[in-house]
Amino acid sequence: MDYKTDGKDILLCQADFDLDQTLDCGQAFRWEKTADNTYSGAFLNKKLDISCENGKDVFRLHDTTEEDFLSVWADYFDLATDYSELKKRFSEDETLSKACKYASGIRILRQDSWEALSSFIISQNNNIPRIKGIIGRLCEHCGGYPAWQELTGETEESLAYLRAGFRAKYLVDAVQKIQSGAINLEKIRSMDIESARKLLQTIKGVGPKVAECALLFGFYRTEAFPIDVWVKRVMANWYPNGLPECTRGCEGIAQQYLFHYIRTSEEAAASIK
DNA sequence: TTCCAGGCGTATC
DNA sequence: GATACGCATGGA
Repeated sequence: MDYKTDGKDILLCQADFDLDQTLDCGQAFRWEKTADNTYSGAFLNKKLDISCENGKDVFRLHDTTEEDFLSVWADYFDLATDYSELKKRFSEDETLSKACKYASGIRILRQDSWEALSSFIISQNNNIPRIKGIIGRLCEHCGGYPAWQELTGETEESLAYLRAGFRAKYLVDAVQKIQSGAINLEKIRSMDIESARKLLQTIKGVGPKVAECALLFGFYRTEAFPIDVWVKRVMANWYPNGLPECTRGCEGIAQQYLFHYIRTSEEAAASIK
C-alpha cells in the first residue's frame, strides 16, 4: 500500500479507484458529494472526508490517523484486492471488457453487515435517490447509522418518520429475528453461502436479491450475484446462457461493473433492446 | 395521469 | 414451480 501521513491527513496513492464510481454507484447510500472530487461519509461510527487530489490516483483521507487508515479504511475500500488483475480476467469477455473500461475505478466496499442488510431491505422496489432519503432520515434521527440493538422496540408505526412505506415492517422483522437469536450475523460470516442465503431469506422482505446484496456488500461474498431489474436486462441482452467462466468466484464484482455500465452508459443503452 | 424504482409476500393454478 | 398482482412513496 502506497501512502504517507503528515500527522493530520493520510495521502494515499491508489490505482483503480474513482470516488464517483465507487461511492455513488448504488452499493452504499450515505456518501455525499460535498465538492468536486470530495465525498463525506462514514463506516460504522467513524466519519470520513475523502478527496481526490489530482483527478486521478492520489487521495486525501482528511483528519485520519495511520491506525484508523490501516485498521478501518484500508479494509473498507478493499485496498488489498488487485482490481487491475480482476479487470484483466473479466476482459476476456467482450461486454465485461467494455464495462470495466467504462468505469475502471469501481471497487467493492466492505460494508457493515447490518447496514448492508437493512439498507438493501429498504432498497426493494425503490429508486436510489429515495433510498438515500430514507437512510438519511434514519441516520439523522439516530445520530449516525443505528446498530440493530438501537432499533429493538421500534414498530412499523414508530418508524413512520422514515416514510419507508411497506418496508418498515420488514426492518422491524429483521431486528426481531436478530434480537431473538434466530439470525446471528457473525455466524453468517462463516456459513457456506447456500445456508447463508436460506437463513437471510427467513427475514420478511428478504428475498433472493436482497440476500445477495447483503452477502456481497455486507459479508464480502464475492460470488454472490444480485439480480435486480438492471442486471435482468444485462442477462437478457448479453448473457442469455449465463455468466462467462472468467467471472467465477467473483460474480458479484463483475456484477457491479455491469450494473453501473447498463444503468449509466449511453453506449450500453444504445446496444440493448 | 400513469409509469417506474438495486423486490417480495400472497394467492392461485 | 410458475405466474399475476398489490404494495408505500415520490420523481419523471
